[in-house]
Amino acid sequence: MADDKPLLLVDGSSYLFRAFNALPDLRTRDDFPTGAIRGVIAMLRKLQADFAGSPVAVVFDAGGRTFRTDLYAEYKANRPPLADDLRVQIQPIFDIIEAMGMPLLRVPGVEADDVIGTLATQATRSARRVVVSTGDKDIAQLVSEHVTLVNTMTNAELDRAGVIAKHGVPPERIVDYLALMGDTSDNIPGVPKVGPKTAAKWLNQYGSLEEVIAHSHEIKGKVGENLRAALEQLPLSQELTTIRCDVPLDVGIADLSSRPADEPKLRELFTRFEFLPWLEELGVDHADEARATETAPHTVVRDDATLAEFLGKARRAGALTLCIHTTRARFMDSTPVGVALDVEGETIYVPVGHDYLNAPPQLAWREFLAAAKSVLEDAAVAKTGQDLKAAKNILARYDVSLAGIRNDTMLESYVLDSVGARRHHLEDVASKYLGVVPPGAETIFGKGAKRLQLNQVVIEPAANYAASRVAITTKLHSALRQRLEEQGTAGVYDEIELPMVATLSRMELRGALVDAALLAEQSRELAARLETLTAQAYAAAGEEFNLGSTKQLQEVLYDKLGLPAHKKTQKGQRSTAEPVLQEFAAKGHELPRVILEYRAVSKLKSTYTDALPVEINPRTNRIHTSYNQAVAATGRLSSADPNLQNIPIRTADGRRIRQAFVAPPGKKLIALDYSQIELRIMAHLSEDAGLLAAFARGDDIHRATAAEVFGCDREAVTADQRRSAKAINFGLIYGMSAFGLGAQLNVPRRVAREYINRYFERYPGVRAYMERARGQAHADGYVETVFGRRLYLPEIRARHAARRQAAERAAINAPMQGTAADIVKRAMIATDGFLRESGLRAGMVMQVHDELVLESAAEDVPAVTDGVRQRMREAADLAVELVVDAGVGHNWDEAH
DNA sequence: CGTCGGTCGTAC
DNA sequence: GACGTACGACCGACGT
Repeated sequence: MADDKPLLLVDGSSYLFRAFNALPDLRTRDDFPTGAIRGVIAMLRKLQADFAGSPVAVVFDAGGRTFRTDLYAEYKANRPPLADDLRVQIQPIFDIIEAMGMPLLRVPGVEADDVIGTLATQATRSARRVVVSTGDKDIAQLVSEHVTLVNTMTNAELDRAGVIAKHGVPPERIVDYLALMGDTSDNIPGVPKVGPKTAAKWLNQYGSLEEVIAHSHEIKGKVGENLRAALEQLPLSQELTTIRCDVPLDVGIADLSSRPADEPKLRELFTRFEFLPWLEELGVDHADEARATETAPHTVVRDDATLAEFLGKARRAGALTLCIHTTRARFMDSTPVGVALDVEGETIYVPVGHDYLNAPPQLAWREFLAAAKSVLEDAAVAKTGQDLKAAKNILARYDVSLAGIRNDTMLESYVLDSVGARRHHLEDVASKYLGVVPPGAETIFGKGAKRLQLNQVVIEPAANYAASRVAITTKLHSALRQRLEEQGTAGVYDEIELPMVATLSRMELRGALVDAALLAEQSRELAARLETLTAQAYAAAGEEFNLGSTKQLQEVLYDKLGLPAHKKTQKGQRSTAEPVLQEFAAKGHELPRVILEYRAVSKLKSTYTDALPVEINPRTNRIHTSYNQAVAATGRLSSADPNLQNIPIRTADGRRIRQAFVAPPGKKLIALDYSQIELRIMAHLSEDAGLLAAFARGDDIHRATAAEVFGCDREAVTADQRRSAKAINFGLIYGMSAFGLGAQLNVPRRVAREYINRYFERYPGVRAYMERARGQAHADGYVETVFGRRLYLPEIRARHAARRQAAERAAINAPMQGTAADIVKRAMIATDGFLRESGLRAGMVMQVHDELVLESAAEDVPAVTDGVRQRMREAADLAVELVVDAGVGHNWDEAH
């Protein structure tokens, strides 16, 4: 055993509780809870990697009575009994740790801390370094020259100086410190009103608990009285919090080396608990591979005749499952490599583009299309597949119009549960609903920089891979369709998601025309401005640094210039975010002002004016974004490669980017957007009389809200009041708190609370709706849109308060955002149908959540505008009118 | 040299 | 901890 490696001692019990409370309530298909198992094992895997080669012990409480309960019957007596969901996860954790080969210790009569203390003391005697991994602050008392702590969840490491920095007292005073504070979770009495600050102050003032007790008469006020009243029980508290370092153990440090992992056992356990990524890491079992091959016998087709015969079967069956494999994900610059087809359980793979050295002859892609075009375009042959939009897109590029699009397993999974499955890739969905893991891409492509493209993979394994997946897709569809019908959400799939496939495909293929020269000119201007700003920033800072580095900026702002770091980021870093810099700038500081402008300009350049031209397809001069239909939890679309849903609009500089989205000669862009769609949906869902009336009158809704909240006439509302009302309205949609609104409006929380109270007084139906949404989420575990789309909120019953509250906010927001998404999708489907039937020379080019952008022949603009507006308005029949604003222009900015 | 988490910023 | 849903650029740590 290498003595230079530290001994790693893991406080399993502390991680068990933290994992259970803090992590999402994950479950297997058969509803077995696995969140705590995954949390603890993930932590151990990380430690195993971080401390490879170190001797290690994973220590858990053994349960039952301990010397502490003997000493003090009330010790931990206020703990609720272990939740069933946690209890059942404990043995599996032990099993997995065993299978990982890590030494596991549970010693009756003492707690995990005492075992760790004893082992740490033994190691220290032999001058070995010790790292204790724990989430529990009590163990800080063990820290010494040789012993450090590491919190694996936050990655924070504590040595002696760290303990002093964190708790304000050195390790040898931690026991005194804990005794003074007490511990409600362990039911250890402390001194009332004494928390970490006071305890540390006293200990630093008097030196130790004994001295604090001796000087207790000197301490004034209520806390002094409390201290004197608690004097008698302090020694007991001290004893309870002291970790024993002399527990008799039947193992020594020499016994603590890891054994090799028991891989078959691990595979079994990871399969049982559905830990797919870890399972994949173990590599695909040969038995599994054989099974996959067995269940998907297939033929590699290389000739027209065999292909024609197979396609005849598809035509007779009226059904075909297909998967087209291409070189790249982006349909506009990818080429087909092979096609997997499945008809009633018979599977073929048609290689068309394997081009490795000495690849055998294959059908050409054109030959495949010539043979398959009529079946692919036959609406009477129902098509099944995983992401059929991708198939339709690639086929459309070769003048084949995929028809009969019926069953898309990606979308079926998305409608069933948009969030429960993290992604809706075939691997995830098949494993979730069939318990089958199709061969993953990694198994044949490898991973990392050296991974292959499918065209570089030898045909036989590629065929096996593709055939297994297409066969699984067929089976998967049956399972998913049945579940959709059981769940009652088949309508959302049939009437919204499925027709969207063709509509979106046409929109993506059409693309948006972009003026590259205009963007290039803007890039040049922005570059010049950045140069000036950089010089100004260096001058203001008194040194040169990377303005794009938050880390370096932190050092300059807070260490060098000494600005007060009030706001911290999620990970405890001193924030340099926009509101923080804004505040510094308002106080007259030069550097923050320059950085703000630098950030704004560099954002425009790097994210838009530099990036967008690269995305322009040279053949079409257009940008062909990809709308992802199975990403957003609420039912919205998202746009990527590039994202066209976050093109700037707020600032004049930003709007110049919109000016580069243009109509070709003889055409115009029409932008139509729903006015206040989410607030209208809120009015519909809440049936609040005041809100409904305001919309019925056609009021400016923010002005109307301001009049109600500030108690004045609508005509008397000031610009500032309207701005506040707007923030309130948006905040409500997002489930905002008084804290959040206060921060947004820069008013005290108490004032924000007052605004919210008055809002709810004036619009009581809204409050009632929000209560209903929360109630439904708690009762059913999901909420619904007006059209029946479901959104599951597994964390609505989380014990972790912040997570639960986040789920409650989502419960309020999702029906509004989701209904808006449904309405826009319905409008798009209707618009697409209308334009195709009318013969008008127009088509949609972009969707930005509540806005549709169309390209139209100039002379058709009035008819298109009227027709599309009508489809948009009729997309839902709510208790309020839907209002659609429209604009026309040569470019997107003008059309607003 | 690639990957990934953290931070920030854009949209609705 | 505190405002919902996305995508993506950049930095810097880390692993190959």
